[in-house]
Amino acid sequence: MLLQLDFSSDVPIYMQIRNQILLGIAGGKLSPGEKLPTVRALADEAGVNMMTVSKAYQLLKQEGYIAGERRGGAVVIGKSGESVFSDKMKSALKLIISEAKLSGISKETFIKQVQQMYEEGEV
Amino acid sequence: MLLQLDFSSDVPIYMQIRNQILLGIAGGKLSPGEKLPTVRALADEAGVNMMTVSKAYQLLKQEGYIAGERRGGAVVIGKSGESVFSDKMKSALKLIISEAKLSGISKETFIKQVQQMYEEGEV
DNA sequence: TGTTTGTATTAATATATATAATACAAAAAG
DNA sequence: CTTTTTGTATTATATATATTAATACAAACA
Repeated sequence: MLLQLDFSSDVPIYMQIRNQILLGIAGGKLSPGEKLPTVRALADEAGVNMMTVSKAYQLLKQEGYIAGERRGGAVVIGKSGESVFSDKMKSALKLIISEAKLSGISKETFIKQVQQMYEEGEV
Repeated sequence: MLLQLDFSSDVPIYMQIRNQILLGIAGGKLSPGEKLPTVRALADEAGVNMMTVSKAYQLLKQEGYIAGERRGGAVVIGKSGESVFSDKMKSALKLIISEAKLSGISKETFIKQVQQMYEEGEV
């Protein structure tokens, strides 16, 4: 699990870790059942505090993307949801679409990009 | 311009204002050439500080969505970009798509949602 | 002239983020 | 059983951001 952290970003480090693990799962780089590093190991590797990684793991557990084990890191779960758009997802998507529209990106171009990204990283 | 602010949200107020104006423009509720309220008027209406609205306006100006006038609020601009996906847009889109995939939302369902949102609010 | 406007500054406060040090119960390893 | 590892919690500290408040000021308008 290689993390690329940007310490000058406005996105908190724990959120960057959470996002990259989520992307790793969705992209197939992290498979269901696979064990994640311990918080201490990942913290050392990334050069951040133990609690920062712990916070990311707790968030991922709360969201259902990984399962906590009392020992030995955490385990990746496959699909978690019920095939439903959450309000959070809808509002985030709506915002991106609005920005795209105002950037002059056509519906067709936008959908092509979505298709490509969705298919990317399939096993 | 009716603003719906959530003061308990983790999204800063100035960003909520920025987002809602952006959504208003993309959705056709705010037309190019239309004048936005003065920072003081909008601040009073929303119950926030003058500088918070000013910060939102400055951000929107910097992004090219509105144009500043030395007096009398600001003016809505139409399309601003060059029909190109920014890196920021791409990473945000990729994150949403990943979340959708892990929620069990199919590519077809996702694209239908995108289409609907893109067409929504057309004049 | 007098008022309105966007912006700037300063100060104060609150919250969030991250680190550091320490602690502790649970689980694994020996 | 003893030791070590692990995830989590606590406390303290430092830093950054967000928001409000009060004030100021030049530019534009009436």
